[in-house]
Amino acid sequence: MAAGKAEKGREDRRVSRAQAQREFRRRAVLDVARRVFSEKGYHKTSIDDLIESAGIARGTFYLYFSSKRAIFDALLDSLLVMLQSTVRRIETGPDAPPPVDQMYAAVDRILDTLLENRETARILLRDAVGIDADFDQKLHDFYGSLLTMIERAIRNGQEMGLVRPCDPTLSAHCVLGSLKETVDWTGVEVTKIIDKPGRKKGIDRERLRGLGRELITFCLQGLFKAA
Amino acid sequence: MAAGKAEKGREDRRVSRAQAQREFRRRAVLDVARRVFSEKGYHKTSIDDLIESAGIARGTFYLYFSSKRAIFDALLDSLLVMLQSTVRRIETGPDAPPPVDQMYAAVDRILDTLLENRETARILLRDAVGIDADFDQKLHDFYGSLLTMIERAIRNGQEMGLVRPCDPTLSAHCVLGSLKETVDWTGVEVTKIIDKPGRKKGIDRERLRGLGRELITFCLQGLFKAA
Amino acid sequence: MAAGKAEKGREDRRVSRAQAQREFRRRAVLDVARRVFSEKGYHKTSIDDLIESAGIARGTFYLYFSSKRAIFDALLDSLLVMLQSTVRRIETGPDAPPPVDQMYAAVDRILDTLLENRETARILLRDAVGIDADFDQKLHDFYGSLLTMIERAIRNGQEMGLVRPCDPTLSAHCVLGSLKETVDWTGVEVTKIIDKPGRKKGIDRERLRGLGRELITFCLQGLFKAA
Amino acid sequence: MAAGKAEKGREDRRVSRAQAQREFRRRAVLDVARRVFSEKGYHKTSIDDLIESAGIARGTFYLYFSSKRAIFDALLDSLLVMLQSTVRRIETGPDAPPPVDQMYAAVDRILDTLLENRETARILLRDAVGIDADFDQKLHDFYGSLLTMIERAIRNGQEMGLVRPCDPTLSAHCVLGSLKETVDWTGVEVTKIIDKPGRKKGIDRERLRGLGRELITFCLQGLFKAA
DNA sequence: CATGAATGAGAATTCATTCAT
DNA sequence: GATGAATGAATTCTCATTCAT
Repeated sequence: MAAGKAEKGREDRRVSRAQAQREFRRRAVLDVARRVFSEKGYHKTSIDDLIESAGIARGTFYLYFSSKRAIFDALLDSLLVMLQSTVRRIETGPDAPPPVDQMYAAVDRILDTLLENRETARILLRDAVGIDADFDQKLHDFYGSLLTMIERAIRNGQEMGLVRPCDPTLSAHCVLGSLKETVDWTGVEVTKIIDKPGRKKGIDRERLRGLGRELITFCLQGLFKAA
Repeated sequence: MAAGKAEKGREDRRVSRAQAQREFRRRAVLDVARRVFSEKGYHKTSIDDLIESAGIARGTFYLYFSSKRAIFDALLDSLLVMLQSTVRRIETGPDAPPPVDQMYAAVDRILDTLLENRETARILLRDAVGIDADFDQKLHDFYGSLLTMIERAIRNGQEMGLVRPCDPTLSAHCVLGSLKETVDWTGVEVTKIIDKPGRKKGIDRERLRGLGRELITFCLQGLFKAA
Repeated sequence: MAAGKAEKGREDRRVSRAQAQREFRRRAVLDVARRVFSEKGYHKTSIDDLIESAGIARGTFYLYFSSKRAIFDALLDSLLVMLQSTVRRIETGPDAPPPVDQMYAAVDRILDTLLENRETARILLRDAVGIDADFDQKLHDFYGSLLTMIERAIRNGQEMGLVRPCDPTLSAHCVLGSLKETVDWTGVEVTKIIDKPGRKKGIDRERLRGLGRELITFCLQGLFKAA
Repeated sequence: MAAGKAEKGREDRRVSRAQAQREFRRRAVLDVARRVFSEKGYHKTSIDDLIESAGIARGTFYLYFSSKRAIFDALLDSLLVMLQSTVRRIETGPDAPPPVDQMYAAVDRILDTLLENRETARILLRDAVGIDADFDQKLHDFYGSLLTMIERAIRNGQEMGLVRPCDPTLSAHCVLGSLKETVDWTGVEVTKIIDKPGRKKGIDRERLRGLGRELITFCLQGLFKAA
């Protein structure tokens, strides 16, 4: 009541430390959930699995997440948001960098993001469909926006005479499919290679850059007019 | 016990008619399950949904299939077998038709098969992962054999100087990804267009052929050396 | 398919026997639930208690009732309906029997009904409030209709010069309260007396009639003008 | 340890201030609990509801009350004690005031007490049954003592020739029932009327006196010999 | 063969209470 | 004293599978 500045400050610090603590715990649970979900899949993962792996009590879980669905959501949302922002950064202005360079950069960024979030990406690709109607819609929207973006780029390219005549929608799907499959593959297979003890979860960016180049080349040479 | 030939024959006929009857029922249930699974997804489909749609009793279901998992298996196995055989028919012999022609033909056949089994294909693409370890292995093997095949074709093409230098594994994944995404898209989006009353589930082969050409072109022009 | 009349008939019989069986089981569960609820109260009764007492499996319970709330509902609804119809039978027509006689008869019927359903009545009086908003509303409506009826009777009596000047609403509450308390008392205390082995759940109608007379006399002599 | 008189005194003062503080807090929580319980009912009220409304921490609650059950107990106990003392004050001595006058006064006091504790009374009437065996016993005892008292009064009245021949036990239940129902009704319905902003929780004693008179008249004219 | 009532292991979620800070 | 994060027993409900008729 009669608290002076000092008291207020101390209280604030206490509160913010508690908040930090809370965020820390929440993240710890999220990290565990990410691992477990990516290993067992959403449906075969029970709350029991989660709390056992996290070493917390049943009730504690619900202190941080309102439901199994909610933690799954939290997991994927963060990735989707990251990807959206990654993708959005493609500029279409007049004095923007050459589109091709931007594509390379964009794919690099996307692959970086996905590879840095390999487990979540795997969950996204393998488990996210069929959770429930809301989530399906969210995914549909996400992929839809991606496809729209790619398709628009293709149409632009066609207008600029850079891209050969083709069905832009189908081609966009091919690009997306190539990307998805590459990610799934790298996320699973590459992981086996690069996640070795000693390597400390570091990602082989060298190799990744190479794969990115290849992926883009695969797509572009199908879209570009033959020289 | 004391059955004469005639009796035996009659019994055989009875047995075989019973067998045919059994097969007929089984198929009917499979057909229903295919539809329901493709509409609701594996996890959201209950045995109740299945038997209600099929108009059979709970116990009857288990006369034909040993479990929910088993009918799902049966559904996808038939498609996988079909696809395997479709794909296998690519000849690599000395006096086989030109490889490019074969590719076109193969993709045509694959797309035909997949589109004729749109519902199952959709299940395969959306629900098949995460059922259980055995199934995951089966899928892994299936896609693995597909990838191996594509990769081998790419390597062959490289040796023959038809395919530009590239990472054959990654490229194979791109091809597979393009194929998957195209099928998923056509399975969902195109279905809305072509499954109209009056059209009676006929498939628009014309359009399909076009999409197949586009898909192949997308892939090939990424693989071929620029002319 | 090619079933003749006989077959049809047999099937019908089978179906109706199954239905009867089902109804029989359902009733058995209801009977058990009535007993358990009346002994332990709604909140302290778990589904576990119910199924253990009924000697059925957890799933079986949900075959007959969709929820704990639902079986409680079923229990009380039947009583409420019974009471409503019992009460409704009071005629107010021109050449109906004298109102006083009808009152006696009505109270007799109500007490009979309640005493024959002692356990349910006890549940109604002790547990029904606070289950949920819907149920509270249902109870409120039920008692409301009862009160309205009593109040109307009082007003009529006043107009006919039979009932002394008084606040009809408060008086109606007193009548209802007297009735409730009597039922609660008889339901609990009397039960101890009359439910003895050997007596076979028979109800001491003699005593009951006496209590009914007393109750009515209590109320009426408070409402009648002093002679 | 080595505390002198002065120190002791100061400490005492400190202690007693702390005690007062404690009592103050405790009362504040009780007040909140009374309101919440009366609004939502015992079972639908969670500790969360209580501490949130009281603006205290979870642990703090348990510093003042050992359990949810305990605070409920405390709430009702105070009312029960109040009522007991209110009722007890009926004198049966030789030169006591005329019994009828005492009844009027007693009912007035009871109604005053109950109406002044409308919320608690409502809890008593609606939620108190079915909490647990101990509490049921306590209630049973309370109402039992009330009934005994009423019954004794009736018997006295009969001996004095004031009360008509009747079953004293049943009649006592009717009196109690009338009282309960009146209180429940006034607690709910009247509250809507008299708890208006501006009136500041004042109770319409005028109207209340009227209801008391009516209630007594209802009961007495049923008990008195017809004039 | 066909049936569908019965089963019970499991799943998610709640909430009164405790205890380290 | 005060706090609120942590706890875990208890509870309701689901649903794939079995089995007597």
